[in-house]
Amino acid sequence: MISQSNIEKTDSILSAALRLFVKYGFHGTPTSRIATEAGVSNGTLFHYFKTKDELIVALYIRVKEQLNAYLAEHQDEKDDVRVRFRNIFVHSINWSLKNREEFYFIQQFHFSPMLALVPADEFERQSKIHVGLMQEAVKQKILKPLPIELIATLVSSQIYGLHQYLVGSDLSVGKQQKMIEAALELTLEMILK
Amino acid sequence: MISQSNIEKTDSILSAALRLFVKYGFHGTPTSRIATEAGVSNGTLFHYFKTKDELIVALYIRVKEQLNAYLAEHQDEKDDVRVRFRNIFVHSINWSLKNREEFYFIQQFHFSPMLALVPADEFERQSKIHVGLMQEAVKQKILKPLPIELIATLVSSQIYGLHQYLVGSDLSVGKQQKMIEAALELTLEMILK
DNA sequence: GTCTATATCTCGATAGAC
DNA sequence: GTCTATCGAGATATAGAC
Repeated sequence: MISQSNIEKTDSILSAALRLFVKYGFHGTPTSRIATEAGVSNGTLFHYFKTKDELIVALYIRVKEQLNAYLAEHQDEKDDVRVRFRNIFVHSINWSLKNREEFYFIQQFHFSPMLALVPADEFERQSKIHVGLMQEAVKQKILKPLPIELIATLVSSQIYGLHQYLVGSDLSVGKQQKMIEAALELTLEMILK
Repeated sequence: MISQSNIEKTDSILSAALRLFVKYGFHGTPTSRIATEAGVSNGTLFHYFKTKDELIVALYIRVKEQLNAYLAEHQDEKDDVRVRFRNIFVHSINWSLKNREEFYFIQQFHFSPMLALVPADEFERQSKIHVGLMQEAVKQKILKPLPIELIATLVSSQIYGLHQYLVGSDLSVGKQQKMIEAALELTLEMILK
């Protein structure tokens, strides 16, 4: 039995799709090509995903779940808020560097009409880790007096920006860690009283 | 003579394309629809743009030129570097709010395979204003000791993040200006010694 | 569940009259 | 330069045998 299980099949379809979408865009990637590279037939692909759009959205949800699972692993609610903040920041960047295609795909998806196809409650589910931390920080009154949505958005942007810089410049692992620490300090100074 | 001149025609083609791309994506927008909404025939569209890709890239270059022209208007090299920095930041945000489709399109384009089709020297042309300011800031040694590429990227990210927040929340013009000022201060603190 | 074969459609791009 | 008409390619999605 070399043949794949069902889960493995949807997995290899989504993995192939991810690789191709990042390289050629949603448009430039025919479902037939996804099927071929996943090692299944065209008909099988449409057995697991009713439409191409459904496949794209499912991929987005899966990628976000992977990111959130990674962050949850490195998050302990018993830690000090500053430590928890640091962990989210640093591990978000680490994940983004270890999973560049996935991270690119998230942004590609965000700036596409596909975003409107995601069920509303999915976004809530995804942001639990961040919301929890923000609420705790508000409770402890350690944030500057600004809307928390603004603070959250600016922190996200810092992560995107830092990621972009690190991918563009080709630093050694050591220098990279120094830069991450430096950017983290800037970010903390920016949002903390 | 109600008929349009050539320039007006490429203009209305690009304007229609912008509106449609933002709404339906590059994929979801047929050239036929662009032509119809621009008030020209399909054949005419392909007279002015050899391919659809060429049209998309031309639109990107035009939009970036509009942004840069706007920033150049509000930039005076005789001003103090901090003032110039402030002007770029504030007017970038102002432009992004007055030209939301254009600003969205820039980001949509950046996260698409189309980015690779832009001639390399085009990016240099586009970044002259920012590079000039950064060089002056380096010369005057007012920046924190970090790679200037990192600083530039983080500042851009702040602008994207602030834009996203302002578009999402529905503030009065007055509150909006307060937020812009606040974010500018955070950004300055972040990068200046 | 998986495959092959194919229906159906739409799109980008061209040809050629005016 | 602009239009109408259309070609040919390639896309999504389905049908039906196994």
